[in-house]
Amino acid sequence: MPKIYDNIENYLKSGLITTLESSYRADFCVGYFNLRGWKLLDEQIERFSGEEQCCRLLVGMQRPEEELLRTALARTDEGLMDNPRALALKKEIALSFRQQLTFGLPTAEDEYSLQKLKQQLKQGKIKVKLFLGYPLHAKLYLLYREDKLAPLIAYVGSSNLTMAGLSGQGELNVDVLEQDAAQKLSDWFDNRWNDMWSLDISRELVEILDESWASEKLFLPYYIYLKMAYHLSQEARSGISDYIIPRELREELLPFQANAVSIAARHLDKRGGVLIGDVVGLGKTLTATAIAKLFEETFFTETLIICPKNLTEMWGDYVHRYQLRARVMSISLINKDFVGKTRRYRVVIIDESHNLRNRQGKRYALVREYIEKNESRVILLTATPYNKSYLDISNQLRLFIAEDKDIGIGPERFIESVGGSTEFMARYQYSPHTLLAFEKSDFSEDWQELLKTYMVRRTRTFIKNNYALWDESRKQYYIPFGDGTINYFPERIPKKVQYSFDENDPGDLYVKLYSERVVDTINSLHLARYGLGNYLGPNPRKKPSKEEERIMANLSRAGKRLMGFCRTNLFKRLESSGASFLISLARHVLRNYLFLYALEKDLPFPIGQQESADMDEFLEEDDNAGENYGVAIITEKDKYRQLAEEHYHRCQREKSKYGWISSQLFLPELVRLLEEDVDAILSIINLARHWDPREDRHLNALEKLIAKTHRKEKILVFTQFADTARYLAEQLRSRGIKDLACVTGAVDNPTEYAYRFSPLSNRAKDMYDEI
DNA sequence: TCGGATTCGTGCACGTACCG
DNA sequence: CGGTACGTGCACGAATCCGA
Repeated sequence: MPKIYDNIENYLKSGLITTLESSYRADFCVGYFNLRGWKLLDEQIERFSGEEQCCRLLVGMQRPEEELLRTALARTDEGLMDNPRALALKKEIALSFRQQLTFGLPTAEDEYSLQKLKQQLKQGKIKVKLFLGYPLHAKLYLLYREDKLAPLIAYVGSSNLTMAGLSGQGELNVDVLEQDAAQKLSDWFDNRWNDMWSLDISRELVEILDESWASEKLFLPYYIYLKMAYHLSQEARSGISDYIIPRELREELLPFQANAVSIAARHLDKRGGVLIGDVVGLGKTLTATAIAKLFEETFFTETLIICPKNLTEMWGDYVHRYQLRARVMSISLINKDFVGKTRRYRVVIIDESHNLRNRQGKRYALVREYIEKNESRVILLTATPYNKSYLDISNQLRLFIAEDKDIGIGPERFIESVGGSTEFMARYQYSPHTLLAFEKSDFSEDWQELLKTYMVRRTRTFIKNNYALWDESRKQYYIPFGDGTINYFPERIPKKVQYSFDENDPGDLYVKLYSERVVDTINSLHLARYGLGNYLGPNPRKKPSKEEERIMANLSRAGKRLMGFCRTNLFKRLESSGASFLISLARHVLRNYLFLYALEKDLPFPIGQQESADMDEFLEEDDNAGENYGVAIITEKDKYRQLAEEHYHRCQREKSKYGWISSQLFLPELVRLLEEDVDAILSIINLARHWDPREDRHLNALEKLIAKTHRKEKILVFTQFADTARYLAEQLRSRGIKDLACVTGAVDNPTEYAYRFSPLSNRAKDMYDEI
């Protein structure tokens, strides 16, 4: 009784494998074969010893080549088929086998199987012939065994030598155990195998496999480079094809922005987060909006946008304009209730994410907790992924990646430097493929590698080189916008403003301040107030209270460093502007007198930062206010003393702001040091006592730049200090430059000024008429 | 228990922002 | 508007952790 193999109850695959186990050779006649099918049986064939004891594979017709064969055969009918032609045809058809064999994705396993097939062809364990006589659709499997009773077993039916044929449904085969019948089938096979138009293509197949990617041959480095480039760019390419830009934004986005959206969307989808690090002005906001919108449409997500206070309005506009389902939240509103009270948003955009680079920060902890709890995907936006250390990067990434999560890459350069990954594991006890591992590395290469995996960053130069067009007449690059307008790439030309500086000119205010004497004086300041721990008396006249003991402990912990801090700050102010520098000096004197006053009267010291704003109230009480000289610095000690007394009482009124510690606990030496500092600082102030802004060369050079050189242009002036900004604004205004605004932290709505400055690009054209 | 590595916590000046 | 809180600048000793 023959057994039916329909791949439902009995799999032809299993039947063949079982029988092959006891066989020493086999003959297959099929219409089609591929690698997947071959792979099912290749282990059994591997056992054959080769030569006569092999697998003879007669391929009747491959479907894709049907047409080719037909025309070839037609020629035979016309008597045109001859040996050279048949050989050429053979080669041609053999080539088509490559596609047939390698159909599907090239996995490492496939590659191995192909190599094995090649080996078997070379060793003669399998011989392949192509039957060109006529279209042959037969499917026959003949297995020769050592068995006495049934040395020959045949399977006849519909199954090709493919995965589907051997194990897929829809086939029908029977085994033929009856030896007489089996022998007839064997003769039938031999007839065709030895037909004159049965051409051996084993050798050609080996050649083809040699040329394919499954080859063991060595390749030119260039090919390997190309292959790597292909694989490395896989993400970018599939990003571009897989994620569809939302309709509302398709028109708005420039090509390079759309590109960023696709790539970033892929990162966001596959890795749970992405860092968009485009430099300023490339439209991070729009890009992020598009990604959020894309996710909204694809995954029905809602978005939480966390941004600095001054950007909430802008984000609000974007949300409204593109109808994003999103909530905008100022980062400073994140407090302890945030995690519990905020509902679940599956996408979180963090604008200016470098604000959350400090893991110690409370907001950092809360945002991270929220993201973890809600499994939100995170879009980080920042033009400066790191400020002071590489750790800034990993801290931001840690918002959505657990520190010990395997991220698939490691700090290779660092691992190498410690002597390999085994050594690394031994030393640090965690996987080298984690953020923790990266945090150990100081090599920039490692961090670049990490950033490549999570960041989309394009510089202006990159955009210019890859997306911009060249305007020959203007000699300038431009980008065509969707609405047909053309935007030229602004040229950025760093220039230095030269202004005369004569170190012998007694009239130049900066000559005095930039002198070695000033630097030396500042460097030799005792700054005793900033290292109070050093001046605690060993045998205090009175026993310190519990609270005082705590303060004392803290004071001794803060060492000399603070003094260095203080010094650096003074130099920074001096660099910014002489005016700011002088103001800082005056504050210093006042603070010193505050302590001197306390020592004199045996009153406790206020420990903690002194409000500079409070002090300025006193300092600005000067009579020159009405005139345009701006800065009037007090130089009389008595005046300071008097102000310090008032300030002390103010501190007393705001008692809770400070820690209070008895001045009796300190060495008398402190008085001398504070007074010496006062003298030194006053000597500097006296140098520039008559700070006449008209003589300020910095300011004069700036005025020239604004009023003459760039008279018709819009100008932004940046400074680190509010004092400098106020000084400049005041002075420039007094010199007749009317269209100007001073924006500092004290200003209510900085965005409004930004709109005023650049109404067009902010679509605020109608809001303000003029600067 | 030792010692090397790592983390913590602190001081003040300046700036920003929210809450009631 | 006053009160409050946070973050940045940073280096060093103390505390803690970890393995031998």
